[in-house]
Amino acid sequence: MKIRQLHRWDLDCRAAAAVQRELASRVGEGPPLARAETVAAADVSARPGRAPPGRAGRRQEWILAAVVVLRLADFSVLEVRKAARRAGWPYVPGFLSFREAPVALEAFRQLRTVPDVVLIDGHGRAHPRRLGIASHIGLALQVPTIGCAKSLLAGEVRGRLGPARGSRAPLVEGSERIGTVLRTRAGVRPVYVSVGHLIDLASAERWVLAAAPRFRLPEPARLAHRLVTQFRREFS
DNA sequence: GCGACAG
DNA sequence: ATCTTGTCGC
Repeated sequence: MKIRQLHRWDLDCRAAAAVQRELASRVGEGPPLARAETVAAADVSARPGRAPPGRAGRRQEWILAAVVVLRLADFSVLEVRKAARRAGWPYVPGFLSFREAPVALEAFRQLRTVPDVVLIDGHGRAHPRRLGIASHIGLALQVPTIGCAKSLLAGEVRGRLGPARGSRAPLVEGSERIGTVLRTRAGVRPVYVSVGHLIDLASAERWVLAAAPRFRLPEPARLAHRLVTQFRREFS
């Protein structure tokens, strides 16, 4: 699929934050996503890499990505793509996309199937500057994109979350609604859902729940995670 | 200054 | 996230 070149990626934190604020103003909530046949999910993993001879201290870290497209009706696999790149950024909270998005987008670029909706492991709007990796990737893909994170980065949960699968509570920052805390499975920690791009929050919640019928994390995300882990172990 | 901090 | 064995529990 086609990838929009939004900007250069080799920026310092200050410039990156400016880019995030600018891009956040371009994120669209979009209309309710009533129908979706296919979902894509991406996962990224890092491989430390061996120290090069004669150069103490400097090693080449690799960032690996796997993207999978599934049919929502039966979770059958339609396509799998992988990519690897040298790390350009360390992990810095609030700047995850500058580390992981370039590799993920390279894997998305290889897709021949354009998914109806994309699931990203991380936040979208629920970000200090309202541009988490899900929004960043969504802007580059121009496809409805959902952020589904395993822990909180910004904001706070308003009220209490019920114990049943499907229970939800607002994720807010001040008076601003930035996401939803969603329990996808009873007796298990919830996930944090937020708008990535071109989708509304209610639809995002709906599709995350639909994609996670049995386990805490959506099936596409689980599969992408296994694939990238296997890829990393094979990678030299 | 202190605490928090996606993956 | 990653380094890592077994173990408790459904």
